Amino acid sequence: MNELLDYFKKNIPISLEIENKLKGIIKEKRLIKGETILSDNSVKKEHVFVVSGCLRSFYKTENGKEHTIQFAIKNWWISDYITLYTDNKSVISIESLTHSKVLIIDNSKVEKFYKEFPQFETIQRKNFEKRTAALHKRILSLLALSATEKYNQFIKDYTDFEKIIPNYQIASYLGITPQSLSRIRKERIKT
Amino acid sequence: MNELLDYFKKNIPISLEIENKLKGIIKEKRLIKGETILSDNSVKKEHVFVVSGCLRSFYKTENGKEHTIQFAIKNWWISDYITLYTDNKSVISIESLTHSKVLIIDNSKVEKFYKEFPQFETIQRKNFEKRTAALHKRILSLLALSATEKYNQFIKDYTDFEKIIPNYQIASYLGITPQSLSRIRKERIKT
DNA sequence: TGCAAAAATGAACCTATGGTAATAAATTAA
DNA sequence: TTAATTTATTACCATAGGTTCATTTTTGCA
Repeated sequence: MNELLDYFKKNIPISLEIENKLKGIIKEKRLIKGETILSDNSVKKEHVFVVSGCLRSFYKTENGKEHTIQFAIKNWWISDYITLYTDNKSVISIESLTHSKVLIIDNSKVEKFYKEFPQFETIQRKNFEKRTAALHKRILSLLALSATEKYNQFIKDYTDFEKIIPNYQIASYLGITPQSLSRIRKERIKT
Repeated sequence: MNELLDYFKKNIPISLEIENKLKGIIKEKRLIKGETILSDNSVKKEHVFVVSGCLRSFYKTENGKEHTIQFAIKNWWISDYITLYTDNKSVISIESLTHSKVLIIDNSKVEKFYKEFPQFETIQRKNFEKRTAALHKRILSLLALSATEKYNQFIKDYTDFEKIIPNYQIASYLGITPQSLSRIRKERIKT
């Protein structure tokens, strides 16, 4: 809870009034490794803020293949953004890769909050700006880079938590098979 | 100009004051086919609104390969979102695929506008929501779909202007070669 | 209208990455 | 600590899609 307040306080002053209102709409949740919050076919429109630990969102195809959309650690937001922002039914799951603590906020509450305290809408708008740039970069990598190049970039961009994440999930984030990633890792060691 | 006003009026009432302020910050520009607005290495932080015609943004590698990030027609926004929202120097170009008319707004002016008229920040926030969902969908397609599946989806999603866009650019949007796309198109006709 | 340039297709060949399966290593649970 | 389970590696074959280069078709403009 305080982690999120600190997160906001980096941007704007938080009055006691706001603080209390925020506390009223936030659900705190502890997750064990492997636990799933939002899962496939749910229709919950929720924002998830990571206080500690590491989570990921992914899509699972009919034939069981997983495709990782996002990883998130401390102070990151993660959600099923397709369900959150469209009327599509959910195809995304979010699972915890470690013990972790998250804060969950219902989107309808968020909407009201924007109206009441427009300064939060500004924070959110700026977040969107950063994320939009990041998503465009991701698309560019997926379009333009080879498997090896994508992996190198991943290592560079995610140094912080690359070690926490199992390789098969990194592979699924890069759009390659675990076997392929293993091959690449072998080559890297050589040189 | 009026096209953009109409676009906004779908969401909020536009007073004469706002209308005039808007007119003050918008540059109108006509483009001929093949003309480039934002190009590689520019540092302009600009929003582009398409009034008529069709544009695309793309990244060109050192060895001359193009990777299309986005297409845009009437009433769409297009920009180099990486330059716009980070401090990275631009690697993206935006070119016009047809004769077209666009409105260009400097990002610094947009920022001021949000402050002065918060209702525009709300519009923008909602735009971001829709776009975020779309970008996530795009990433999912790139991760999970075969070349053929991506093409089928493209045809479905972009029926409106699929015909305007040359196949080699569609290929570069899907992350495949023109030859590959040609192969796929041949197969489609069969069945 | 006709010709140059651009785009699309086609065919032959190649390679990066996928699929499968078996083994080994590491992690978890009991 | 050991057994069970999950993850990573390896090897070998298969294939989707890339590469190259030639040909046809379309487009644009003089």
